Amino acid sequence: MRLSKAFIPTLKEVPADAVIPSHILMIRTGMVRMLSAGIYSYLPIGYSILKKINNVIREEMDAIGGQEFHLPALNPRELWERTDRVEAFGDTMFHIKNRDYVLAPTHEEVMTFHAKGVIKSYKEMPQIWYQIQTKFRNEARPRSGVIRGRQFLMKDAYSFDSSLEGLDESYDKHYNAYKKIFDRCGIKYFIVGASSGAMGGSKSEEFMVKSDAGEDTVAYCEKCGYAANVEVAQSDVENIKREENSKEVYDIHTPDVKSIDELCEFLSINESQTAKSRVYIHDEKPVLILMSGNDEVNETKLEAVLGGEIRPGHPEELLEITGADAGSIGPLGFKYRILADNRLKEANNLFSGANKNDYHIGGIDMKRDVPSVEYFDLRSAATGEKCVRCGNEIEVFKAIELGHIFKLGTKYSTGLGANFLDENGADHPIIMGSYGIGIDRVLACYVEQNFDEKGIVWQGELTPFDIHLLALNIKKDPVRETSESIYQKLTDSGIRVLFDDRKDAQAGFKFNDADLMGFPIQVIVGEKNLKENLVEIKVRKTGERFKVEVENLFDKIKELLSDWKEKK
RNA sequence: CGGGGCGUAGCGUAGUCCGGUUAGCGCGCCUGCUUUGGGAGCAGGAGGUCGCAGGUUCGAAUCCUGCCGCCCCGACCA
Repeated sequence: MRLSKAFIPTLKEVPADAVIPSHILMIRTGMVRMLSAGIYSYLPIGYSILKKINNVIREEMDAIGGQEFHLPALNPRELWERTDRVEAFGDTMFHIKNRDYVLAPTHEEVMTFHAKGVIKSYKEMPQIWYQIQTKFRNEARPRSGVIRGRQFLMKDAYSFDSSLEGLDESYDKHYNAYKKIFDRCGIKYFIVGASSGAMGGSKSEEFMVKSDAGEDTVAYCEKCGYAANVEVAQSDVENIKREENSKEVYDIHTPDVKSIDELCEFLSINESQTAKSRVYIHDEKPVLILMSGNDEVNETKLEAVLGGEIRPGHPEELLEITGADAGSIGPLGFKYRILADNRLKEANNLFSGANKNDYHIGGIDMKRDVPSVEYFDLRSAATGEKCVRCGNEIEVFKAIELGHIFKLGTKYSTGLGANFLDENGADHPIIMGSYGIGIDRVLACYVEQNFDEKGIVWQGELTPFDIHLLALNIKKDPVRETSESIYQKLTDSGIRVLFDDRKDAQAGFKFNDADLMGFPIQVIVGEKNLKENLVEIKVRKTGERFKVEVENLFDKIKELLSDWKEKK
């Protein structure tokens, strides 16, 4: 491909709207342009990478017996009403105004519709059906470029089985295929067990990528692979140790002391000697939550314990309930249910609020003074704590969901009446799984993981070009002739070359564009080196440069490219 | 949907508080000459419904009202 003829509009300046690295770089390298919030056009270079991702996915899906479909995005609303998902999706689903159609945000309904009446016998299963197609979701707030859009590309697959064992097999096939897909795309990911939410069903796992642009927060152990959404993640933290002698409780005047940090400073004590109080309202009744020191209450865990929705108490409510403002609230004299985090089980000689403004209480013994307390795991795991599985340090960070696999069960087959006959001629709903990959996110995540201050660093299977050939001053005959013949030879032997043959671009301009686009090997043809019969090679990732004689260039490049293939 | 910010040429922006030249600058673009190993120099040039609509005023990018769009934080998210 000749850059003088290719439409790859690179930008020197950063567009004001883009904030995260992948978004900035995808715009600057001419991969995408925004049409409207959360709606992006792919330009040729971006689309060529999407096609590579799709090919990887197709190969791995076909390898597990997947059969590719192409379903309509325009769906009759009535179909979605049969599974109650018009209501479930609510405003997230786009509705067509002048006919009773919706734009499909996913395709369980349509796939099940086609399975019904076609798959009639247990003998016809398992089936794995998939497609790569545009999805529409009316996101309230699209963000992070292509990562959360109103229109996006998704590979969605559905499995149909006659038994739970069959579903397990189909699920495992996808699990392994997904690992191969993301490995081949050169993406570093990890797998998190997840709650299956509105999809219904029994088991699901998410394929996640660490990124500040992510929308989920997860705890992860590098050593053993333990990974969990922070909403449910556990960590091994030492319980507060019991001191030998329990003191009597006593009031302390603590003017203007609100936070645990202020309390520790005021009394010159350690955080571990304090208990923080939070009041939540559950089922219209107050509940006091006691946490050690600055540990944060994990509201998801708390909701699981209490069963039902909770909300933090308003300031006025707190005063009414406890007689004090937040910052002076504590367990002693609290008239309602009290829960405490497991870490406080044995604790004594604790400091906590006195339920009287500007006062705290010392010498609290959980066993003696708070007898009605119930203990649960209520804290959020944090970076640096010990992994519950292997004891190594865990890390808590944000992550992007790249793929999600579900054991659906029979929700959709029951809803749409997709049944089959078993060996005994008895009727059963088909047992389903569903499996998705966000294609745009694969691209964005690759970029998020592979860039430096100069631009993107391409390597591996998604790389659009192997060689970026730069003819520095192409108006000079030797430069033109040599670079043209190098281009011919490399291209003829199947190597993918982007040839910067622009006549009026300065050397620096070409260097910076090459670093920005970041293809693995740059071959630099310049007048000075040519006088000594040399051209320069620069390895984008390492910045390493060396000169080779023109005649040896081809072999050297072959060598570099095959080295990388072996390393993979 | 709640909070905050923004909207001026293809991109990045100044000017807006305090109304008053022909709306300024950088990049990019066009023409010519020079230059050519890290985003060139000189000369000339094109390009603007100042987001949209209404209002106030002798006069509006600037003030007022309404609407639209975009970004960030939060809520939501199969």
